[in-house]
Amino acid sequence: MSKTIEDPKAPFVPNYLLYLLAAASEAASARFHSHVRTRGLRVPEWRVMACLTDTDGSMVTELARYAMIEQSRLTKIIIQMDARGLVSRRSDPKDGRRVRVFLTPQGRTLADELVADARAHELELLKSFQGGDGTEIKDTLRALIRHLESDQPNQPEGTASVARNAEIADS
Amino acid sequence: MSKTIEDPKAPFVPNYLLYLLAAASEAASARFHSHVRTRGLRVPEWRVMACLTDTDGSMVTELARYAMIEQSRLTKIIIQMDARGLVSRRSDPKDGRRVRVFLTPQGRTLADELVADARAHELELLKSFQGGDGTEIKDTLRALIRHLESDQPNQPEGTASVARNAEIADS
DNA sequence: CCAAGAAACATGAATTTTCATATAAATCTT
DNA sequence: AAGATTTATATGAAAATTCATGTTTCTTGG
Repeated sequence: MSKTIEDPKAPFVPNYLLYLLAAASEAASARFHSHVRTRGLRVPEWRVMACLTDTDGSMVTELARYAMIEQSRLTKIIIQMDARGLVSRRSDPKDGRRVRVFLTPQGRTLADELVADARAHELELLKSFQGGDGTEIKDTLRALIRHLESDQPNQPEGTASVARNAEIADS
Repeated sequence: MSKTIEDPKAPFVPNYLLYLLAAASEAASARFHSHVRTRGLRVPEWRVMACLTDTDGSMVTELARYAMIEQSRLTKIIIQMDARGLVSRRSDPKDGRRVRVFLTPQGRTLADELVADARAHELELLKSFQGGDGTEIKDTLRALIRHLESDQPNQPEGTASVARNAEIADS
């Protein structure tokens, strides 16, 4: 017992799940992101490239979800990458609203290289971390993501559910 | 056996550890971050407040590490928060280079509220996720962070140093 | 078919972030 | 104790991001 009692002396941040997740993500990515930058890409650009190796030719909105980048931001990033010759944008003949994004040959070469690097980095990391292939931590993370994306009454703005919810104070 | 062979058809991104970590962090934080914004704070400001509830009076550099915010960016955020009356900055009498950051009474009130909300949200999430108190996933994440911050070679710049919960060094 | 609405992207202004470097205050070195 | 170095923070300009909204192209009910 006494397990449910909060220790008033215990620091909040270092034991807070959302912090641990963010910190783990940051820490795990730092090295590889640095590598990505030496290859001349910013992180969001790398994300776009990686996603396109899976789903070349997807439309902007799909890509935005897949790469976790807000749509208008992605549009700007893609325009730059297009100008650099990494991707090409073609409007969908079936639906003129849609813009489909493809890796150029040059883009694919770089993307394939970086994905290979990413795989290698991941293997090393997992081996040195717990000696395995990461099945356990990956399963846990996937379960968490699935849980959050399904049942959590996720709502964009101002809806209650976070503890007692006072009126929307503005400061 | 055959476990080490890569399936050429399998998509890369959805099984990539760094993606799973980022996606889990995003998904887990979305709801609470939205709550934070309804209270008039941006996410980095909330991080600063939360950290200060643990280590009120820490210097900018320490706070930057603790909150995972790059120093010059944090300086600007803190200046804004100072102007809004959420924190106050005082130069350290023992070392004139240092600027120590404190919650104002108003800042503390808000910070305490939000930390309470964060705890409640975390409890709910963990309960609905796996019915426990999150010991397992938290331990895994802490282990990963510790692993990455210790032995991994090639440490990039600007990013967090999290696991170690430094006292306010006075060197 | 037409008007209304929805979906997919693009855009612009305001704000933030980044990156390199400036400034200032301690600490060393000899 | 002067000069050199390091540490801590601030700053400025360029670049990126956000947010709200505009434009264009489908979709759909009547």
